[in-house]
Amino acid sequence: MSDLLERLRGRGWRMTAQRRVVAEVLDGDHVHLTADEVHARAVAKLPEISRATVYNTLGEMVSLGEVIEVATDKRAKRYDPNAHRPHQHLVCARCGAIRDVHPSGNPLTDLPDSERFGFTISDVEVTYRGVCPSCAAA
Amino acid sequence: MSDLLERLRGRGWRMTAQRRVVAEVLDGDHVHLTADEVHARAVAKLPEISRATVYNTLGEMVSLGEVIEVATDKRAKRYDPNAHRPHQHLVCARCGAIRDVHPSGNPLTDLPDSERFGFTISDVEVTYRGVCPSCAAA
DNA sequence: ATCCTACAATGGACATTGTCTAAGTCAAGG
DNA sequence: CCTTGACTTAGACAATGTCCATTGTAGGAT
Repeated sequence: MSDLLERLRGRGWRMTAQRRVVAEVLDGDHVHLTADEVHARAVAKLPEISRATVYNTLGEMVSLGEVIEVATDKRAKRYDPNAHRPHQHLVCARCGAIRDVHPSGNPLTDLPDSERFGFTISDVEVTYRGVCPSCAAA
Repeated sequence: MSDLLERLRGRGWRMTAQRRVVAEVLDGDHVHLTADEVHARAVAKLPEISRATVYNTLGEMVSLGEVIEVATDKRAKRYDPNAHRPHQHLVCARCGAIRDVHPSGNPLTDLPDSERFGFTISDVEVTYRGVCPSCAAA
């Protein structure tokens, strides 16, 4: 299923081989790749694609709201195509494995008005950190 | 107010002019500087301090648990000396202003066992994003 | 079917952030 | 006040991201 591709096409996006490949790489619900990982996989399908194009395309997908930029990794941004359902992330502090998780309750409502300092809050990003079973066993 | 400095000294840290300056720059409860900002301010007090020393010193403070590394900014890591009281961050999407906030409830308990995938969770980082009053007015 | 044109892709330079190393310097105990 | 091991330094290097001038092309117009 190329949901992402379909949604992008539906928005009147000009479709090119490069954009198609990037969308294909990102397809799926539990993918959290860095820009360079996306580039590496894209090159496997379309050898002449340039790094700049991958960065541009990812940036555009984020602007369109079809892909989420996550900061679970303090080094590089990661791109998550699971934009249609709110979720948070659970990260292994040792190996970096990432899982999508769904906390009970809405974190947004946990912030009382007195703690909002007049901000108009639109979004919340939650990252749980711990050690995954594989790393704990090792 | 030089709590941070005192705590570090109490841990048997070898005290040097450079470490003192970095601690002074970080002093306070609502400071969220990037490594380069810390370096810039440190240079103002001690012109010959090197970038590597600032990075090393910040890293050591984080290891000692006296300073927290936060990923509110997707570009550079920020360093938060307010390590003694749990808190989260509220970030303006336009100007980047950062406030410490204290959500009601403990975000850790919001994650049901069924959503933990066997991970041993030790920490949670929450970043609220929105627009601050100044930026909303402009 | 072909042509136009605005938008997209390219690649390489540049910018930012962070890490490493070899050599020099210094805090603090003896 | 000497010694020593930890600390600092400068600068090279690495990783990630951005920019720009040039070239290519998707898709509507003819």
